[in-house]
Amino acid sequence: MTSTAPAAVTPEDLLRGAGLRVTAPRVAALHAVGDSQHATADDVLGSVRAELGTVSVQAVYDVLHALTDAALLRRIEPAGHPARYERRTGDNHHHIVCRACGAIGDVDCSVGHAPCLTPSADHGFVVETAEVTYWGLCPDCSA
Amino acid sequence: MTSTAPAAVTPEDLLRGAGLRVTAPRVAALHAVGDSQHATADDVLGSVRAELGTVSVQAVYDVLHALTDAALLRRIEPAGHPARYERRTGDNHHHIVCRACGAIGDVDCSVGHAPCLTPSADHGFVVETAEVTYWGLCPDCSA
DNA sequence: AAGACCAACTGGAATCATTCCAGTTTAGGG
DNA sequence: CCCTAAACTGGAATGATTCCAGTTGGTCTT
Repeated sequence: MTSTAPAAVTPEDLLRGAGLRVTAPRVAALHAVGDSQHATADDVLGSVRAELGTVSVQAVYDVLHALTDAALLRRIEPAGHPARYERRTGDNHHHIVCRACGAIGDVDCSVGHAPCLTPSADHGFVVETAEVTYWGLCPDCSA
Repeated sequence: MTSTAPAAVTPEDLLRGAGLRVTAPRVAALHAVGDSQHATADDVLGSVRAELGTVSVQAVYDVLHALTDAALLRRIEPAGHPARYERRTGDNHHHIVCRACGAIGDVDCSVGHAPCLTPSADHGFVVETAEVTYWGLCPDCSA
């Protein structure tokens, strides 16, 4: 045990790696989204304020946009619910949403690859991504 | 040619068949959604007013909800865009949305059945439906 | 054909998530 | 250490949709 134990990648490292300035609201937002999976902008606002004191609504939206653009966060927008953010990016996984309470769970692609990414008829559209959303009831709500 | 030529199913028939009252706004809304595929509530409001004169915003939303609940219409809610309505219901087809202009096209399920309907891990959720949305550029916007 | 009842419609105000704006602060390269 | 673009503040505005209380009008009953 000399100089092993590579420290976990910190929010600061992530920001710098993405060429973004390291600011308190951004670090706090990354913490917030990491802690509560699938947090809404409002959740993040709450967590960030709890950590830092006064932070404007706009700052949180700006931060979430910047981090989403930099691919440090992924935005999920289930129909009828406010947007949610998660730190699992890059792998194309999907989501299951509870019709009753809006709870969200991660779901790995059931087929694993191409099939659900290639529409049968594309009407001349250039297809970039495919997004799958499962709807149902979460364990709590189905009881 | 005696009594053949079964008249096309009219909006009035559809409404009665679903146990709904036949009213002018409802009939006009069914026409509107039939004419322009994937119409927004605002599009429908425009068409209905053009046909009937004064109709309240609320009436259109009420009508669209009633028709959606009765499965005479299907609601599509692409992230970042207002809801759209279509008359193709029952078959589980999907949609492709243009990132630039929001145009929507219909896409039949590429695999045809179960694969994309069965998540690999469901976290104890009771899965009811799977929804696939393709994102890309429409022919106009990719030019 | 007339009455009655409840679903449907009117119009206006409210909500919610998100964005726009103009001015101030601050991270971090020179 | 200073400067400038990038970030943040706070307040007003937006757009889609819903809530509310009161009125109208299909349709079922007689």
